[in-house]
Amino acid sequence: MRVSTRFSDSVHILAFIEIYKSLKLSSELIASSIETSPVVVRRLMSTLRENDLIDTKKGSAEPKLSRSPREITLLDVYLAVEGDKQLFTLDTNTNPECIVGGNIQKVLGNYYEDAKMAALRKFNNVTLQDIIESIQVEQKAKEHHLI
Amino acid sequence: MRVSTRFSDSVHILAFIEIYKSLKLSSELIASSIETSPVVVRRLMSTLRENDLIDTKKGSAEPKLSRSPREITLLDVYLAVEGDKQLFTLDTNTNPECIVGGNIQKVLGNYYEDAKMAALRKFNNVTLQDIIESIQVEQKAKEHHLI
DNA sequence: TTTCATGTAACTTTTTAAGTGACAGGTATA
DNA sequence: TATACCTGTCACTTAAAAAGTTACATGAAA
Repeated sequence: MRVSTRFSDSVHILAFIEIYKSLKLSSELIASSIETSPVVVRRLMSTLRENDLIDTKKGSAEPKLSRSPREITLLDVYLAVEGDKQLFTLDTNTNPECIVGGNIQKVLGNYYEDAKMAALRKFNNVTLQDIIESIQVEQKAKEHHLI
Repeated sequence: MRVSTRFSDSVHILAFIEIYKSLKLSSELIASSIETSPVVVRRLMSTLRENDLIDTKKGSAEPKLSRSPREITLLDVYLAVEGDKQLFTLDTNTNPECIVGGNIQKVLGNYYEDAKMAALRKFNNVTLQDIIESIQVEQKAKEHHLI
């Protein structure tokens, strides 16, 4: 299938909302930064709203973060848009009559879960504030090189 | 897209080869355990062979592990079949003229890399031997419950 | 009251991997 | 040594998930 960029794009939306909170934040403007369509942005924002990460008002282009960027982690965003989707994919159709086919799902699934948890713990230690500050540092570094 | 089960299926193949090494290991037999087609198995086995995890002989149904199952880790298998594919997907098409769009790929990419490394370190600590023993334990537990 | 936005539904396109059919060439054994 | 079987690989089809698109009812605001 096509690869999902929902996680990346959602972080993008949240950072954009915070950094440009003084502007009129229409889905069209946000979409122009992500280079996607306004509908895709609105769909992602619906998910973010359902997960209490942003507040929006129908008909009005003024989305706001539901809480401080210091209190939103990458894990919050990941769970909002990817839910409990498995990160490493098990083949769930193996032959139960075979010793390997009949047991590998449970066995591998446990190791997959360990690995996924290790990754998600990393995300739990990164806040939206970290992302925003890193973006700003990168931007300044970029501008510095131009001089 | 369709979700990739190559990693799972490759571990399955390796465990199967080791557990049933006394049998004639045709791609058809292995495929019956994975419940897929022999061509899919042969394709995966080609990749495993290219990455020095198994030895095969054209025309002859006797694949062998290239080294002891204690010396093959889940990471070896993952890297063989997934290569350096990103685990969390960046949106690589964002607006470079925007502060967010122009810097988020690098910033998020770094955090994604940290999370991926944390997961892959877990896989580096699990051997094919661990998988095989876990499968056998699960099987015995299953049989025990039947009595 | 007109203009602009959101929220959402329905549909199409894109992408990636699995599945399928075919076949040249190697293996092995009756 | 003929025959049956198997691998390795190619080309093509199908399946599934998400992005992209079109459309529109409804709300906001000047």
